[in-house]
Amino acid sequence: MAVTIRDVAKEAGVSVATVSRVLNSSGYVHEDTRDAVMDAIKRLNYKPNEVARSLYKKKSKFIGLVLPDITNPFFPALARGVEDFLYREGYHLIIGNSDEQMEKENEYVHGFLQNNVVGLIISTHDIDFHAIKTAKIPVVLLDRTTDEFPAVYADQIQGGKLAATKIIERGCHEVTIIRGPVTIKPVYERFRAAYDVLKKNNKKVNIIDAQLTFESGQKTAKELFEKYPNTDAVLACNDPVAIAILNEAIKQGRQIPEDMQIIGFDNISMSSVVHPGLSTINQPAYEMGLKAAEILLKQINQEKLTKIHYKFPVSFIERESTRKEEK
Amino acid sequence: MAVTIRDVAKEAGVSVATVSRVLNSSGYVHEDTRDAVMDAIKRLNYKPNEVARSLYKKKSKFIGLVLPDITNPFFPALARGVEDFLYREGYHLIIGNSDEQMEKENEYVHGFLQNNVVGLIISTHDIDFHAIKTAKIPVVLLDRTTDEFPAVYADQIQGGKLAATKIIERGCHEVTIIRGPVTIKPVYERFRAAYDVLKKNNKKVNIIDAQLTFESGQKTAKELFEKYPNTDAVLACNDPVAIAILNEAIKQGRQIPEDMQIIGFDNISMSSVVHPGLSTINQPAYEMGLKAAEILLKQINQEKLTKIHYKFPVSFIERESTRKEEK
DNA sequence: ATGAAAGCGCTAACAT
DNA sequence: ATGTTAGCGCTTTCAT
Repeated sequence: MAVTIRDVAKEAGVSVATVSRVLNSSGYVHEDTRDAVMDAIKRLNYKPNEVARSLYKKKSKFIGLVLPDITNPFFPALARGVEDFLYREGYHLIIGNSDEQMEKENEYVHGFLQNNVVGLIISTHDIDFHAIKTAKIPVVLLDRTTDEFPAVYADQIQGGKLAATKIIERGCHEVTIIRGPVTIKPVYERFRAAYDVLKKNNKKVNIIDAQLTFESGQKTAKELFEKYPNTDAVLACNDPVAIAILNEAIKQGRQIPEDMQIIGFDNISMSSVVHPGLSTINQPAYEMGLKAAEILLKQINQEKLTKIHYKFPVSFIERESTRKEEK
Repeated sequence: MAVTIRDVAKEAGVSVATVSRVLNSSGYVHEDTRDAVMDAIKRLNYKPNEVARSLYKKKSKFIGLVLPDITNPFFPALARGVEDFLYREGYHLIIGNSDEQMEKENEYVHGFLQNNVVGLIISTHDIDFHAIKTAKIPVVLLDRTTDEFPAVYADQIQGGKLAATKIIERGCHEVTIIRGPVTIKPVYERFRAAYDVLKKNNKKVNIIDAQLTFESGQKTAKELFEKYPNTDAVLACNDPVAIAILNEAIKQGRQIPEDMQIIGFDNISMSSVVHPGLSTINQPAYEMGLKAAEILLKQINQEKLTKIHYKFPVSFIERESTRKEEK
């Protein structure tokens, strides 16, 4: 139905090989015939079938991205960075939401592989790395790390330390950490780093577990005020949770930051816009996405990577949920 | 490199046709040989090459989704709905962010088409409908409408009316509408419907233009308080903008909802969690995504659609940014 | 500089 | 019930 390379060949009065040559600017082709072919392509509005190309070359223009949940505001920023870079280079992004479930993660990876994706960006763990290795396709881990693969991530340890340090500087006696799932490595790391700093400074610290969603934050907030009513500082595992707690605190009539300070993690765009503004640790998500795409394409194009791990610094963004004047 | 159907055939001591038959459960194949083939497949860990399949059948397992910006919290919910449905049916989602730019929209559509996507879900306008029609591939519009294609969308007119009606019921004298880009149809419709109701009720109404982002909302808020300081009710084009305004109002010391009421649009999950909670018009984004995927697959499977347009009702979600007690 | 033809991995006639 | 083979649309030797 669609117009194929044969049609173009016929229209231009040449062979398909010649058309292919001009398409790929490979081999020799006379200027005149080249022009004739181009003309025919224009006239027929021909677009090469990427599937046929992919089959022959065993290389597609698809990149697979598997992430936990696009609904968590941290990830759209990441994904957007990836997508923007890919778009410029003519690649397409296939997305899979794994919900951190190993089974889904692997199904996505296998599905992507079957479709000749040329590269994988992975923002989730428990991946079937064996399958990836045997497929020998470039991979970059995003927001996660392993020694075995190139990775782009933000410095979680620095982030955790920063949060703890800042909250200590601003004064606190009893801090409650809302810890995310310990199975998620970056989330665990930021927790651990913060916890250690707090302990080293002889602070009383409580731990409450939560998921990474607003909804979980809301539930957790109730638990927080019941179990640890004397908390005067909270370090949340991410911004959605922090915002939920902020909200609940105000509902309960607490003054923020006077009665209680809060620091989040991620710096999603919402955080600047809630009231009071949320102090948080900024992760440069968009830039990380960009970089991940960049080094993935480098690998795809056989370029050597200057390094394997790209650790982005994080920074403390101070808004109204902490006391600016240091104590 | 990878194991192909030939390898399986050899391993099982049959022809490739037989293997293909068991793979597709088409044609006759003896139970015993069937088992032998299955065994071989297991042993070799064979996975069919979807690209080759796609080339022959001219059908892939890919669905293209083009949306304005995954970074706008309304769209991840939509995308997640689409993806969840697709995943269950073994399809994969390719995503493109168009930023409402016609050029990007079309590049995506063409790119997707070249890769044999079997269906398209489109949440943006200015699409090259001609290309889609000649490609003869199923399409569903999501959050947008045209008579020519199946569409899944929420009732914007009802939404606009609802917002206006509720704000009137709750009492107001001068309402300012933050109107989104008039080029985006659903956004324009909700504006228009609200405006008409307000006018019919002889309210004084001001209009300010904004984009659909938090950042734009923040700028707009400043304009709002300068130009229309007597505003006692605002209807925002979407929740991010509404939240930005809420925030700015509080910063300026206004009591919400006493001094000023605000109603948003979308009901993104953040809206329940800011303080005061944002009253808004709920669009069932996730369900809409699910439905769009469902009717797309129906078309792909040659099933007849019982109807072309799936209009979802919206609802008013009342939180603290409006005065509950009717006046 | 150009063409003929093989082949990428698969499916679907068509034979047997 | 199973095998042989053509062909999906393209790229790439290998001839010429």
